Amino acid sequence: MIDAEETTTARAAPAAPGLRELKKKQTREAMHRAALELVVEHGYANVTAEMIARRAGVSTRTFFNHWSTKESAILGILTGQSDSVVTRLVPALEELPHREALRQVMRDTLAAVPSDPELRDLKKEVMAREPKLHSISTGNLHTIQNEMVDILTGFLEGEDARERAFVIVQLAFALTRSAFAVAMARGIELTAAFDEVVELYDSGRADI
Amino acid sequence: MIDAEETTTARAAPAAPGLRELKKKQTREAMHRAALELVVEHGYANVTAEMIARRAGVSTRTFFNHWSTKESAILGILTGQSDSVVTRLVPALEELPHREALRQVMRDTLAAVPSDPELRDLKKEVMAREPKLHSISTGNLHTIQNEMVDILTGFLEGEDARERAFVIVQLAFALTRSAFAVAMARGIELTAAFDEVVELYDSGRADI
DNA sequence: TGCACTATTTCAGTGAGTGCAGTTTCTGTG
DNA sequence: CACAGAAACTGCACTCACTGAAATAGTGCA
Repeated sequence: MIDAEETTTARAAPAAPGLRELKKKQTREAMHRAALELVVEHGYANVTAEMIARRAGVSTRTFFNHWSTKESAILGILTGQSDSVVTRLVPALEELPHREALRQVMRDTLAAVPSDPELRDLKKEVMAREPKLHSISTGNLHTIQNEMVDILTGFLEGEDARERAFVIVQLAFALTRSAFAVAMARGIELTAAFDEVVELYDSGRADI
Repeated sequence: MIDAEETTTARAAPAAPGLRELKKKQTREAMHRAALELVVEHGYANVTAEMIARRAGVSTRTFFNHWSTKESAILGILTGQSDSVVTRLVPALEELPHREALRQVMRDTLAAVPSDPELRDLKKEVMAREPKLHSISTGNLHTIQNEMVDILTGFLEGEDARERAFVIVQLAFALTRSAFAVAMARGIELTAAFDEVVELYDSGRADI
């Protein structure tokens, strides 16, 4: 909610990022990088939010204005970024089978997560050092998941629509989480990782 | 680790539960019930661990000796209970295809979670009141998930064994999480909910 | 230059979860 | 029944993630 995409008075093409935007972006990158570095240096458990903030040159409060969680700063998942998932889901469901709609929305969302090539090696190190980060915690995704279930339920038929929706969303997030882990571990793009995971899933080689 | 199953000097048939065991069980039930009641009364966010402990008549410290998380007390997931998942996985994988092995182990684990019929209505109320609890957070499951991935990787072949294992485990947990939510929302047994979810999954009606 | 808007900061606070040291409560044994 | 050893329970002090409110600084624009 905090970090909703600015409209910069125009709807598309944000031609002039503006000094403000630029600074914000820099600050974020600084925090993200600091988080990664510190985890490599000291290990996840020994890194505090304050340490990250300090290294990035901001106050602790500012840190939490950008990232809703210590973990999210490491993963680079911005607060509010996920709003778009929900917004995009309705139109997608209107013109595609739910299977494709969900996949597309999740993929697009991953595409929107900025991924600095410079940080890839750092991320690999993080993943090598911290198995705890392999599976991203559900954390603040609760809200989105529930909203997605609500929306999807409306598009499904039958008595058990809600349950089906719930399971589907859970599975979708399982794939997304996997994509995150794979992307970080291998240093590849999130979307590429997502495609790979989906391919594994579809081929039945990751069957359950 | 704390709450590993006691052997009571004999291997099978725990004939004499003993006073100690009994009290422990009672205390746990009291905490679990208190947690549920308080959430219904005040909402998840407004319930503190201290409140639960106080109502159950134990110290806060004792509360955290039994439950690793406030959330786990509400859900009734005991600390250390999950060790058995890992223990059971190896033998299961040795005699079954991994698909069946994983399903069986997850199901058995759910079967081991005590579910008091008295609490079912309470749980329904909790689920109705708290959408946040619909999807159980990954929380302290990190460790188990990673161990499961390690084990499963050993049983798979090919270059991408680890990735496949990772996706499979993620999916397995997605189903398990769903089962939890369904069980609480509908007031049915965890295993029944699990079977139902798996049925949805297998039938392709919860496809993704 | 001055005004509106927003990011940042400072401050004070809540509450989860942990380690430790000490005490109580049970259980098996002689 | 007494007693030693093991669990479980407790109190305490502490760390740290995260939040709300109010003050402040920095930008973009007229």
